[in-house]
Amino acid sequence: MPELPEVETIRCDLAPELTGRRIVAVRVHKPDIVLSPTSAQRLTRALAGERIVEVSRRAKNLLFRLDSGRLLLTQVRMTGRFVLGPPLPARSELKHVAAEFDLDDGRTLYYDDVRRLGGFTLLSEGEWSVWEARLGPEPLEEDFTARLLADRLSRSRAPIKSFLLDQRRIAGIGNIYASEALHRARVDPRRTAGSLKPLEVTRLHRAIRAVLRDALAGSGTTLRDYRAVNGRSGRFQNSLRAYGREGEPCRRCRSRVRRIVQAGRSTFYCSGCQS
DNA sequence: CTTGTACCCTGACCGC
DNA sequence: TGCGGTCAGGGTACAA
Repeated sequence: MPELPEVETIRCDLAPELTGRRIVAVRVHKPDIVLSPTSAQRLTRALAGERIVEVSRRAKNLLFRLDSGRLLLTQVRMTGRFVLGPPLPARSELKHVAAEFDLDDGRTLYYDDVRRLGGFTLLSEGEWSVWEARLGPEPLEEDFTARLLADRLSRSRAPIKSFLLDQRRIAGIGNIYASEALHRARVDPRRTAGSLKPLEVTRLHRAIRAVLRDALAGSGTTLRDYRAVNGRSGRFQNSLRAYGREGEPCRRCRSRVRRIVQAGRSTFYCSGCQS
């Protein structure tokens, strides 16, 4: 999905529009976006009449807190997007509507998802606690310190790139910002997490926070599918220094940016200054 | 326990 | 124009 900055951008767009609104009716067009144990029928029935009291985010999860105390959890993963209408959204934004939520102000929230890898589930407070317990710290929160990162790194023999993608260790980083953070920190993505020296850990800690903050300030990165609410693109794609730049010169040292595959996913890094 | 792989799904793109 | 292969920002179940 969209990673932390993109999901946070979606949250910022939706929160002022949805907070306090009551869901009048729900239509699920693609039942496979409703994650078990919730079913499309159960979701439809349970949400009708609920008021949204808060729109929040944890890692890459978008959370709608309902006045019954339950939470509607959403993951947009690779291609999910939200559109709020009327006016009736352009057809290009609604090619694969998986669900619609009618609101008490006459508007409708559309969830569109080409690949349908994203989805919804309904959780009780307790179920959410169990879910959240599996997630690592939020990298932009104050409690994510260099010391905390150092401690977690020291326990892992995984490549640092894979470590950054593991949501149980740090929550919210995905494939783009993992490469970007390592480039900023000048750390080779093939290094073992536990092998980073104190100075490198400090650089990586700063780099993670800086790249996520900058991306958030740019409303995220739009490479192909990601859109904020109502079709807005992000702007951070113009600031990428490693991701997607295979064969191009590094902006820092002019060496070629390389692409390798780690755990089945592309990693981009500079063969010159990341070592 | 940890780490890596296959899979879910569709569409865009490339080379033939 | 069509066809097959590859790839895509994620997460999970399962294997080693």
